[in-house]
Amino acid sequence: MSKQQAPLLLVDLNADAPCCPPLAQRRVPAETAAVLAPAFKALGDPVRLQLMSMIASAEGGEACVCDLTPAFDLTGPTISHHLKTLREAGLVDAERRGTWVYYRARPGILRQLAGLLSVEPAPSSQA
Amino acid sequence: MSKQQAPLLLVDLNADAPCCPPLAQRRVPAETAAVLAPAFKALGDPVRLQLMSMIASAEGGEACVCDLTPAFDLTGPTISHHLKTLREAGLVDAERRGTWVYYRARPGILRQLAGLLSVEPAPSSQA
DNA sequence: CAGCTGTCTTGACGTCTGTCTAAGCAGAGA
DNA sequence: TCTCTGCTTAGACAGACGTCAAGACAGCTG
Repeated sequence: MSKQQAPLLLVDLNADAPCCPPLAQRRVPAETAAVLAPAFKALGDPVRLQLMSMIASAEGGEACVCDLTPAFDLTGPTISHHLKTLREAGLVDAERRGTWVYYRARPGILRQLAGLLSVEPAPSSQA
Repeated sequence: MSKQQAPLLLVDLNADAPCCPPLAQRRVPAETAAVLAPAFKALGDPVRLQLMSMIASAEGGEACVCDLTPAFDLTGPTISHHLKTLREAGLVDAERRGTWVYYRARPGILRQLAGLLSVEPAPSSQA
């Protein structure tokens, strides 16, 4: 597969800045929904949600597949398939280093998703 | 019983308070993932993401099916099916009032999902 | 009561998803 | 070079999902 072309209509998944007002504040346009829904979909599986968490909370911000696989009662290819889904959703990045492959979370899109779901539009309260 | 040491095994989707530390802060347990993943899955469809936004951002906090349906190129039953999915995921509530049915967002679970995805929890470590 | 309107349920159908086994590719080490 | 380990890809299959058409149900209006 060649490198995917940026299919981003309104949302730049690579940006670190929040892109959209909260769900509850303004109606999400169809284009934005089409771009962000796959990310939610990718998190819509318990295995992938745990994988995402294990990667994002790992020491040094990255996790080796060799550490992820034994945490589940699933075969290696199945874990690899889920990681590919997370990768294609833009939620993680993969890098091969020697024999092992390391995955790293992309905080930008996580922030965007969280911002979209946030109910408190302007947390002006004291921190 | 206030929350003490075993908070994360079961998640109360009806609670208004945040339930879980962010994804990136602590590894999500399998039980929590099993409970929250369906909510993300429900948001993983562009139509449902827009429906959710239309309901949550509607005047008075509720939206009539008669207003939701014509916004899409889909048949009534299909919209109804998506609304049922959102309802079963705990994201919205439905209420029949006379001829029409009104849907209302549940901010509690939205807050929980947003909290789970939040990347900047509180940089000031407390312990 | 009869008729009409609005919404939900049922049943069906094609597609997508999650999982596996088997095979292929990339590095490290002897 | 050959071999071993780690990860991904390919192919297959059961089950779930998204969609629609048809019918059922609830409530309003004569």
